[in-house]
Amino acid sequence: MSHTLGIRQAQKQKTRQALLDAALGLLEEQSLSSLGLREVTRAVGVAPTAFYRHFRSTADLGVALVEEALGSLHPMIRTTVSGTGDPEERVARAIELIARHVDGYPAHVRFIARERHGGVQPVREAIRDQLSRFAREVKDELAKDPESEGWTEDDLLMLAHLYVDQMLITASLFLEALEGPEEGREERKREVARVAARQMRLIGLGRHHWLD
Amino acid sequence: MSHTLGIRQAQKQKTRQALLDAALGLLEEQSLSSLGLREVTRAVGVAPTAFYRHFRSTADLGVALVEEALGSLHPMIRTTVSGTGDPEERVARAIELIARHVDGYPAHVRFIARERHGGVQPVREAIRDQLSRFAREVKDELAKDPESEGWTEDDLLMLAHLYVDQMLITASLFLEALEGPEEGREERKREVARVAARQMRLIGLGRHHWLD
DNA sequence: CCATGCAGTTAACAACTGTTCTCTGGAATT
DNA sequence: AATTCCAGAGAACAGTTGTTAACTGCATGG
Repeated sequence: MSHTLGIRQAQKQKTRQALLDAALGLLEEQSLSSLGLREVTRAVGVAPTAFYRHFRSTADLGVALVEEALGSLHPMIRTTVSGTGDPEERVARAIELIARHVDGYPAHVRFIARERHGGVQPVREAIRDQLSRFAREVKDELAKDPESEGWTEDDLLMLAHLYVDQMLITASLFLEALEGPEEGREERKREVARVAARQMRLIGLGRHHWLD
Repeated sequence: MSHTLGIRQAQKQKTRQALLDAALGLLEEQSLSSLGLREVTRAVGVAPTAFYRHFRSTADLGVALVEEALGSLHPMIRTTVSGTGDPEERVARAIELIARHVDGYPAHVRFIARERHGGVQPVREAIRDQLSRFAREVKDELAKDPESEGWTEDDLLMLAHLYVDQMLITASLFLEALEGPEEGREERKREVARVAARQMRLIGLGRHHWLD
């Protein structure tokens, strides 16, 4: 179904991706609101004016980065929440998945955590929308669970938001563990996983007794 | 005990405070990493070089803002967690307190939420330290509760962190509710309070059944 | 009362920013 | 084969930035 792009469009997308990659790199030590367009083009090796062929502004680029960072994550979320096995094992599996994602895409995770409450409104909104989508998807998945019998839609959604926020906090903690020196990094990661697992377990307990 | 400052020191502190206030205002629509020193001095009405008499850099000013925003909050935290009454009422009281704080100091709350994962390392660290202090204080307060009998220190601390993070999320949501148009603002705030209360209640349930 | 200290000023610097306009070379279309 | 299109280059713009140096005037301490 995918129509092969012409040489022209292919080259354009390549530069566009290079701009996104360079920006993501530069954003490891600053916020989007201080990211300059010239800074990005310099890092890529193109003229400043080339930027305008792809984005209206750095805020616009930021919105594109949100799509890149979160857009492809929806299938993963679904499979994380659902799945079989005893609760303890499911929690461990979910946290392991988060840890792997942070390991694989640390810059994306950092970007989302940073700009979720950052200084650029359109980007904040884009992230909020994506996270709301996540919450709704988690809710739908929770609804299938036999444990959710008797739950209102409203209560399921509030639990889903709790889970999503908790995932983000955990991801951010894994990132911090990654940031320090190599020495003891694995241990720091294990400690984060340990605490996160117990928090998830406690939330799971609250869920179990919700209808009492 | 407080020694009356000389005219000189008093005037200095006054400009210093003016710089902090102006910065906090400017930070409502951008992040600290893009805040310029000239921008701040211009807003206050002093020469750019005057800035250096008070702060080494905008990052340094940011650290001072963390102290201002969170330093005076410790007594409040303690009384929020402790206190008597049935659980339902305590939850409602805690959320009411958060709502009031956000109403009274929206710029401070925004600053903390924004810079907690922001682009300026020393500021992130300062916030992390303060929040860790909060968590330890909450833990100490939880330890006094009869419900905490049989809990390990470790488990109490993980619960405390859960509470602190939850408070921050709730505060940030109240802030969002405040940001839109006047129309329906009260309703948005009530909705935030409603969801937050149920999440706190669920966590409280998990806490109650932790030792099962 | 006089000398010192120091908060804030003034002026100047090189470097940087976003944005506009004009141009070019090669892919795409006819 | 001739024409159109368009991603990217180049140069120039006015305005901004952080930092330095030398200054001024006034509160302070001897």
